[in-house]
Formats: sequence, C-alpha cells, structure tokens
Amino acid sequence: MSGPVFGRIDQTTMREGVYAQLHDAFTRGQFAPGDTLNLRGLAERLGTSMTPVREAVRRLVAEGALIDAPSRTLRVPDFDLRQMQDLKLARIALEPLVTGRAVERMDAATLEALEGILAEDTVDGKQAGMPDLAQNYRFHFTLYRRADSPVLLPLIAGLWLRYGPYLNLIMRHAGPEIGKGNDIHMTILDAARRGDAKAAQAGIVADIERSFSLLAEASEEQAGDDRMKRRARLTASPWPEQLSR
Amino acid sequence: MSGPVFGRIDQTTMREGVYAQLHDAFTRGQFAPGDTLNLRGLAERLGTSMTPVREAVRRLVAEGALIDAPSRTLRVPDFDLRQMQDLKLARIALEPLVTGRAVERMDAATLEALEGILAEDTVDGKQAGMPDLAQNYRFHFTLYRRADSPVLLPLIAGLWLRYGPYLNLIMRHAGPEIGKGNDIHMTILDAARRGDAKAAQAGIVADIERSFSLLAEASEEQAGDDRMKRRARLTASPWPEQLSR
DNA sequence: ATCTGTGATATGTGATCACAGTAGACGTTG
DNA sequence: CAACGTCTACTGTGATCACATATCACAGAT
Repeated sequence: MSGPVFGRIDQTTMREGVYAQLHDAFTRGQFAPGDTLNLRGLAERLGTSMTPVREAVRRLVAEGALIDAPSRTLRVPDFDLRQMQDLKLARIALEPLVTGRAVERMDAATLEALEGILAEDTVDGKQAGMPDLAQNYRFHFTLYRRADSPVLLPLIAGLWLRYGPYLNLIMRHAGPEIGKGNDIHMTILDAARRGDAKAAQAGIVADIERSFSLLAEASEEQAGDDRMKRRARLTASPWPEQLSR
Repeated sequence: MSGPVFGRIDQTTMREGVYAQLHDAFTRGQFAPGDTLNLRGLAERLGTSMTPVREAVRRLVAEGALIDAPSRTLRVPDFDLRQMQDLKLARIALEPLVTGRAVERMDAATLEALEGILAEDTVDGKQAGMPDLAQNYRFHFTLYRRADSPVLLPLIAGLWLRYGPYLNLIMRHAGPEIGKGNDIHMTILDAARRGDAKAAQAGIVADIERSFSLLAEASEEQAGDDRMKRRARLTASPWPEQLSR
C-alpha cells in the first residue's frame, strides 16, 4: 500500500493530560507546602469531569507529592526535616549513578542540548535573576535521560516531584541569589564534555547539597511564615497561574 | 472527658483494599510476565464496582507493575533484560543503603522478628522446599523498615513490585533449589546481630545478585515457554488463587 | 481459496449521580 | 456572654451509565 505519509494520532487520555499539568506545576515550584486542592475545583479549571482529575491526583498521592489530609482534603505535604533528609539521601544515591552512565554514553546532540538550556538563562535574563526552575529541571533531566535508564529515571522524577514544593520555599526565600546554580551546572557540563564521569558526579552531588542547604535556610523562615500563609490561603486562591489558563 | 478506651476505626477505602490485594499477589509472584487483566473481571472477583479497581490498577501502572498494552488491555510486562538489569542496579543502589541504616539502629525486637521469620521456614517445611516468596519479602522489609526511612522504603517496595513477576519465573524454573537463599539471610541476620553494617550490606548485595543470576537462567527457558504460555492463557484463567477467594 | 468489509462483543475512559462524612456558621440555651 | 446542639454546604468515594474503539468471527466478493 502507498499514499501520503500521515503523522501518528496522539493516543493520549485526559488523565495523562491532567497529570502532566499537575506534574509541571509541581516541578516548577508552583505549589507550596500546605496548599490544599479539591477535585471539583481542579476539574472545573481544567475543563474535565472529576474522573480524570481523581486518577491523576490519586497518582500524585501514591507518589507522595500530595497527601490525604484528615476530613477528605488533599494537601501538599508540610515541610518535614526528616523526610527532606531522606529525600536528599535518595537523590545522592541515584542521581550520581545515572550521571555516570549518561557521561559514559554522552553524544554531541545531548551536549548541544545542555548548552542550549544553560544559554537560555543568559539570554533570557528578563526575569532579572529570578530562577527558572523549569530550566533547572530540563538541564538535569536531559542529562539523566542520556543514561537511558527506564527504571531509574522515573524514580528520580518522583523525587523531584516531592522537591517541588520545597523549591517554592527556596525560591521565595533566597530569590535571585540562586543564580549561581549555573556555575555548578557549567562545571557539570564541562565534565560531561571531557567524558569525566567522576567530576560530573561530584558536580551533581554538589548541586544537590547546595539546594539542600538553601532549603535549610528557607525552612527556618517558614515557621514564622506559617501562620500568615495559612490565613492567606483562606482568602486568596492557592491556584498557580500555569493551570488557570 | 473520660470513659472506656476505644480502638480506632480503620478509615480504609476500598481502593486501598484492592491495591493491597493486588500488591500482595505481585510480591508473592502470583502474576507471571504477559498475564492480562481486565477491570470488570477484577471488580467482579473482588465484589466492588469498577471504580476502586480502576484507581488501584492505575496506581500499579504508574508504578510500572502493569502496563497499558495496545487495544486497551492491561498486561504484566514481559520479561525485558535491559529493564531487569536496571532494576538490579536500582536495588543495589538503595537496599544496601537502608540496610546500613537499619543495622546501625538495630534493636532486640527487630532481631527477634527476623529470627522468627527465618525460623518459619525450618518448622513449616511442609511446602517441601517450595520457596515462600512472602517470607522472603517479610525478611527483607522487616530489616529495611528498621532504617525508618519514609522515602526510601516505598521506593524499594516499588522495585520489588516489579520483581514479583520475575520471581514467578524463578520459582517455576529453579524450584526447590532456591532454598539456600536462607543461608544468605542467616549471614545477614548474623551481621545485623553483631552490628556489622558492612557485612550486612555485602550480604544484601549477594542476595540481590543471587536472585539476579537465578533469573538469568529462568529467562532463557522463558523464550521456549512463551508460545505455550500464551496459548494456555486463552483457556485457563490467569487469576491467582489468592484473589479469587 | 484468499482477501475484505461488516457486525457482534468486550474493553477502558469519562461523565454523572447518590451518599457518608466533616467542618463551620448559626441560633439556642444555660 | 459562653457553651452547646443543629443545620447547611462541601468534600472525596463508589456505583452506574454512555461511548469510542479494538478484536474476532463470519459472510460475501474476487
């Protein structure tokens, strides 16, 4: 049989679409610890019925990004030092691993992509030093993806999902100071270019520890903010702009 | 206010019940690679409507224990060498980590529990060397739980979930020979008793590598079995007895 | 005999409804 | 004025229905 070549019809469900949007919002730090969600509200904003939202939310709960709070409410977990240390431990166990593999299998296309991502920041500096969490996410995951590790990558993505709300705290607290993160990213990229797996891994660990220490600072502030934040949540919509469109 | 002390009403949903049953079936190796499931059948067997089943199944898909096969069918993933190597890598990255922590924090109660689990096998040898996968699971996770690591433990549980169908293969292939696994478990328990974290970690790695090599053997056989298995699936119910009750 | 279109059957998906339960507002009572 | 009970609004949950779509068996044409 012959004829015109067709593009594949994307066989995507609404459930996946909803999940993707929520996942995005999380990794961008658009949810803060303590935020509450409700299914009907989400469904309305997303233009679907409750069903796909339920399933997406259920998945987020299973991944630990949301929790079932008492009295049938869904909440972004509050800050928890123990849990965060555990999260750091897991990241340090897994991310250097995939980094090593990625560097060993590195190719020109990926290097170029990584350069491009880092360059965005310099050019697109209109945000005036405002850290672009999505960019950070892209850098790490284009690197990790090169490891071609179908089991480890989703695991790491799950960890980042839970880091998201903390990133929100960091962002609010540290603000522009976060910009120097790109120094570390540069170092990692250089190591990847040289094929120096060890150096790249060390860079990743440094990056993780850096965000951890920033978070430790931010968390101290949160205790004071907490009461105010909770009050504000009652009046203002906790909804991140990304999803309201 | 005073009065009699009441036990907590367990606020459990059907969704969780369904998930627990399926999770159990997986870790016991009651599902084999390639098995297919359908929501209505599950719902009927479990005595619920489709809704809770859908959500539990969706979670299993998110965890990688099931996959969405073409034409709206749910399948237990087929054996995949690359995936399995990745799984092994992840296990070796995480399980020694929690083992180390567990040994450091070891207490008498946990040691006793571990002894008890290993003793079961010797006493309850009625299965004639038939490996009790549930017992294996309990041993590892009572050990790991002692690490008190709320992030890492679910991660590891997710990995085991995906190991389940492979265990099924091992069990079918290796049969009684698997009994010597307890030697390694003994070694691990001894190390835990002495507080020797390094030795316990080495034991865990040995255990993982052992099950991996058993699996490598079994996987060769699967290629031949495959055609037969697929035919059998059409006539016989793939349903594990555990769930039919 | 082989290929092809058609209908029946069965699947997951999404929408909708009824319901149990909680929290907070409000009125009542002491 | 404070403590208590009731009532209302809202939540997630589970059941059910309608639907698009894939597979298979079969009949018809070539």
